[in-house]
Amino acid sequence: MNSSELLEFFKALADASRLKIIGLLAQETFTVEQLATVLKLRPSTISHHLSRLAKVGLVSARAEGYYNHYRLETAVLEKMAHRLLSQKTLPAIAADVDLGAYDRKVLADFSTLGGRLKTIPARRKKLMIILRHIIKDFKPGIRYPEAQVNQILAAYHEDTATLRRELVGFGLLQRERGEYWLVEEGRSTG
Amino acid sequence: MNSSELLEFFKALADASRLKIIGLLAQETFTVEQLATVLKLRPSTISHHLSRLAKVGLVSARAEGYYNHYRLETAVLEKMAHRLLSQKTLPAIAADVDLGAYDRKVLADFSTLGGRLKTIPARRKKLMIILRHIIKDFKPGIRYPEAQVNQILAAYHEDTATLRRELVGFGLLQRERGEYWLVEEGRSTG
DNA sequence: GAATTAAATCGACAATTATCTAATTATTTA
DNA sequence: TAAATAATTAGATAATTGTCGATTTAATTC
Repeated sequence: MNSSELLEFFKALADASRLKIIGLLAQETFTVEQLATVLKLRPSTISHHLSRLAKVGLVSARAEGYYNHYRLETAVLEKMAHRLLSQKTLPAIAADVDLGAYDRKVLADFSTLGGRLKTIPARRKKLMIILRHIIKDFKPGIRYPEAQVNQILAAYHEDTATLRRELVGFGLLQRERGEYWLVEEGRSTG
Repeated sequence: MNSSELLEFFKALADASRLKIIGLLAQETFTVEQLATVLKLRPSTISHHLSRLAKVGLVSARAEGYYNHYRLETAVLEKMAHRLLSQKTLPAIAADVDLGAYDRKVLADFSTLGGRLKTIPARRKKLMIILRHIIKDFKPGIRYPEAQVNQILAAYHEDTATLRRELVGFGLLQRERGEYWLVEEGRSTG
């Protein structure tokens, strides 16, 4: 299931005339001329709508002389409804979306060209993004004395005390007896 | 379920940007700003899309400070998918459509102002409509001699023999020993 | 209290598309 | 074979709407 197929499917149903056509074809087959008369539209307009519906497989035609009897493909409609109910379909729509773009934007907004912080974000959500970036400078399994922590943080902002405190507060860094170390991923210290 | 509600629902989903929003919200909540960054659109555009989605109940917002955290209302989506699977939903869409319009048009096309037939339709589908109109002149339970049948049919067309034969052929009139009578509705003579 | 920020609203513009008329194709009737 | 009919296609127009920039509102930070 391509996400653009899904879009075309919804676009096919997102028109009052086409919805009425679907409703009529749900009851019996119709020719273009019949639909045109009943819906008070020109045959060419009906043809246009039917071709859009046919493109996504919702209707099909059976030729009989120069008549085209159109019928609703209920199986296609049902399959689509089931797809909507599936837990996998929706997230897949946004699979190609670059989720990291927001983090990069926040990082860029608060950073100078040299990679230092212009200010420390006030909003916790953005602060978290910044801190998760800074924490990459710390290696797992190593115990850092406070002086060394400050040295690392000074590369980002002069207010190393605030950065240090927030890193601990957000649960990214752990502290004991004046030493700091990286909290292992997936674990929380409570 | 109003049919215009159904239309609005499909229209809400019939846009690439809104589908992506739905896909993202299926994974976690997002703020307007986040969505704008990730989808590379202006916040005002995102606001517009979210309000359309909210109008049909597909998303809802939880205010937190001046942030609005939007979330997907999966229950609404599921309910709609189930509606689509229901046998009653689709025919109901076309409930207000005047199905008799086609019959009236065919009748009008082949009739003079005086109610006589200009020609006898060659197409069986249209002939059937004409015959079903003419048959109303026959009362149930009465046996008509051929002369009287011809007299009734002569009001429509001079070629009474053809009309008579087609009425029998289409199973509307029954014949035996030179007498004709109305075939009871719902019964077939094979 | 002043400045900042997220979100919503408004007005304008551009792109899409539903609908029509006219022309074309394919099939049937006379 | 010629005339008629159902359907499709092509071209044109009008309406809808997705997107943007600018403004406004509401909440937060300094």
